[in-house]
Amino acid sequence: MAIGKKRTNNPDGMRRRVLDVAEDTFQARGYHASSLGDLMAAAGVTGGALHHHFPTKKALALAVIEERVAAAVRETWIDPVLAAPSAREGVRAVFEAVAEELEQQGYVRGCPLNNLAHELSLADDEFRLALARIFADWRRAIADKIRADQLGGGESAIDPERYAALTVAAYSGAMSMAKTSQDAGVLRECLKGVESFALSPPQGRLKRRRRVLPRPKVR
Amino acid sequence: MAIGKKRTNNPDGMRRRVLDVAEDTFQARGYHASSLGDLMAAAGVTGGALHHHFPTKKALALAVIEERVAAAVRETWIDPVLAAPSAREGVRAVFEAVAEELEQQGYVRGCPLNNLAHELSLADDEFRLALARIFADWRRAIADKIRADQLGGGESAIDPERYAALTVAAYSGAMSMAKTSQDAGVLRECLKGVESFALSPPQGRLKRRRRVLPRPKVR
DNA sequence: CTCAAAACAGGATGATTATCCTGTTTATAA
DNA sequence: TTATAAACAGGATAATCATCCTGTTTTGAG
Repeated sequence: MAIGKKRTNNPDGMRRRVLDVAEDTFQARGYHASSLGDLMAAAGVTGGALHHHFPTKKALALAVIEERVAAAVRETWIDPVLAAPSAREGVRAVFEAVAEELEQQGYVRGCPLNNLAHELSLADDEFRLALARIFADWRRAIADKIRADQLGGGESAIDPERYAALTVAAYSGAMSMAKTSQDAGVLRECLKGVESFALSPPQGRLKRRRRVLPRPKVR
Repeated sequence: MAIGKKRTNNPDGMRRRVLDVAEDTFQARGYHASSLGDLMAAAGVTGGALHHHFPTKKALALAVIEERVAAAVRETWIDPVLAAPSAREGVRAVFEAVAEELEQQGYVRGCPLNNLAHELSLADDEFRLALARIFADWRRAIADKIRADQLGGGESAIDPERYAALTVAAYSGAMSMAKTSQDAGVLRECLKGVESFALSPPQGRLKRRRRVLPRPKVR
């Protein structure tokens, strides 16, 4: 350390700075491709400080998952959907907001939850369970919102769990493709698909009705 | 080498054995977590032989992507869907076949394409483009099949590209959740969602109808 | 048969990396 | 003030890893 320099302990701030950098780097390069040396340099943190707050790389990643990834899903998905007038409108708003944000920033880094889920789910059961919990909370929030809409009379009798599962899956898969093609357009495409599901009448009626409809002429 | 032992050159077989092991290990542990030493031991191949066929680890992964992952998507998705009586029936058959296979083997390793796409898309543009091509072929096959169904009069006027995008996204996302929860049930749930999309009326009519609906009362 | 290239063997190497360890400084409770 | 633990510094270390290199064996063309 430079002579004459004073030091001020700031454990919370230092922990936060490390998590900031780790969240960002794990998202951009993945867990295994991010070295602690890189993180230390980017965060301006020494090895001693890093090791003090996070004794192992796994502990750091676990903190990123439980504190940052979970919060990201909450902030971009759960809270907006719960605050929306309806589940359908909330889902549409999130899809469109994310698509627009990605198009403005010009590149797609993917969904932080899915990125880490793919890399770490099979590597370690603690990772897997922490990630699975976030998926479950995400789906439960959407299903709960659908149920609330149905109680209010504003939603058809679709299966809430099914709608939630399809929505999360469609978003996750669309982000996967968007990341691979570096094009957020597929998000909008998949949103339209999910919306048509949300608006379709319940399964039993649908099947019966379809029999009666005349075959559409195409081309 | 042991004295008196003869050696038989078998370049194709050795290349295939390396690719077999690499495909399997990359799928189970990912690219960065798989060391060439592990691969060499598992394949029973020396460093010299490995380096002769694949000068770098990246070259090996590229071969896995272009030869094995592309073939896996073709065999489990493209060919069955194209061979099915209709796109919808083909999609349903694939979802159910995969779900059943996963339930029988008792664990979920995820979709090889999505696994590598998440880990490698941002790492290297060559990786990314090779993976994007596979996604594109996958979607195109489904869209083409829908168009064929429509020409035959057996499919409603849904947008083929939209149906393909939603199907691939729903499958990819469902596999992501199945892998994280180690439970293939979500695949069946998402299949039902996609099926109801396939049966819903075309988008234009839908949108117009929506305007007329009264706003749902929430809380 | 000859010989050049392909196929393979196996160790060397340098770079990277996560973890640990020994100190030093700062804060806090008594 | 003093003692004790927390907070931080910074280098050591041992293991790992991808690549490279030198040498040997096999193969096939001419």
